[in-house]
Amino acid sequence: MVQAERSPWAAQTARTRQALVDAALRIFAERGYETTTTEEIAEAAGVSPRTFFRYFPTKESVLFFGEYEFVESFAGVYQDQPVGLSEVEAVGASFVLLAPGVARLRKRIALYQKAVASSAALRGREQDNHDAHAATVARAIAARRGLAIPDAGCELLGAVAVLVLQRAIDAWLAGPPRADLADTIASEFALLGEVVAAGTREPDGD
Amino acid sequence: MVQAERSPWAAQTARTRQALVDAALRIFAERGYETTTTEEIAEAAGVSPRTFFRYFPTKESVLFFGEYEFVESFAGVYQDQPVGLSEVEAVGASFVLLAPGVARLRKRIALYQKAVASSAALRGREQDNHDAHAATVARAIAARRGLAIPDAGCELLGAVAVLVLQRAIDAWLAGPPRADLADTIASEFALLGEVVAAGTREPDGD
DNA sequence: TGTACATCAGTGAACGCGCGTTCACTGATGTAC
DNA sequence: TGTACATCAGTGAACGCGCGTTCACTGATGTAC
Repeated sequence: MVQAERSPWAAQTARTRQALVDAALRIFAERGYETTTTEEIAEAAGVSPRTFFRYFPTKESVLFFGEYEFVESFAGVYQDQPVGLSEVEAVGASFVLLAPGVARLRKRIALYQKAVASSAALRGREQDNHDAHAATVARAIAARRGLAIPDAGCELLGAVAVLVLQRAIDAWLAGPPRADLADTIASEFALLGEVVAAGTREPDGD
Repeated sequence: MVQAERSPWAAQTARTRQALVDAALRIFAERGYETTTTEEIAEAAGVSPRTFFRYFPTKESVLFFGEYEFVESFAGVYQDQPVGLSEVEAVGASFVLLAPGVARLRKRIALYQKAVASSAALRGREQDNHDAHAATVARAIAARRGLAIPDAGCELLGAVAVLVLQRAIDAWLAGPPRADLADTIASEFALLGEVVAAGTREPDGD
């Protein structure tokens, strides 16, 4: 897991691991996760079937390797939002600021989502990730409020925000390649305000 | 699938099928889905291992058998909501009205949720159910608006509403056995209004 | 500069396990007459 | 009332498949001296 370029063999292991990850992501997205065997991945990566399990303990683990610092950096961005913004506005604005970092990985994320979509087991794992992200957002909201631990409102908003973000990413991936993720996120959050707030204030039918 | 009491053997097959479903639900909830074999279920139901696959094509299918007419009846209830209510209020009110039907199944739903929670594959399937429910809600909202097909706003609200409902059910299951599901749903929807509408101002610019 | 040794990536073969299938059967319960 | 036959639930045995493990090995690359 570590051996960061320290060992003379580090370069070779990194190359092999990357070859396995790349092959897996590509083939999973192409032909589906369940219908792809670890043997096919190994072959595509140019190693023996046995070697796959030398690098990854399970078939799944090859897919959840690396990336995704998005929500990890969320807390810092969120704390810097202007006090004038409501919580939901501040969350949306934070996501918008973090969008470029995600947008750079468009191709890879597209493959990842396609792979995940092909398997119920992976969709379950992905849901776990979303739950973890929701918890991160909830903690940040609680901190900005001055709470030690998130209350029910923080958690609900965290869950809703991550849902909206995921819908925005899906829409962005489904759209033209040069579409702007930040715009998509902003409009999805605006839509949330419309459909949920429409009752608490009087709709002026715009 | 049907053979509703028509054949002389119907009673026996219904009994065996029910025994398998009951045993599976109980053991999955107790010991976890992945760590329970179809052979153990068959044994607990008093039949041979082979017989399990006579009734269910896969291990999963024994769990997703029957129940869940909740969101199916949603459309009718939703159309009857007073016009004065906003869409999100009307959805919440509809869920509240449907709550008693769910509350009657508390024990069974508790087992089901516990079983689902024990496996990523099942969580993925359950997510599919939620997506289907969200689509149902979205269609009902579109119909009330006079739209032929749901637009983005209907779909977002459908997804958010089902998320809120699921959170309410989880909270209800985690609480005391005699807690009122309708109350839990109502307060969760009220909370949604608070956290999303808080600080919502009229659009001054873009 | 060469020789002995150490370390590590990669491999082969065999196996355990549980889901799900296939084939052929048993025996109980029904129906025809 | 009894006999022949039909239907169907349940079963046993064997197998295919793919994930993941275990054991023992090869060969390349590095280090000690």
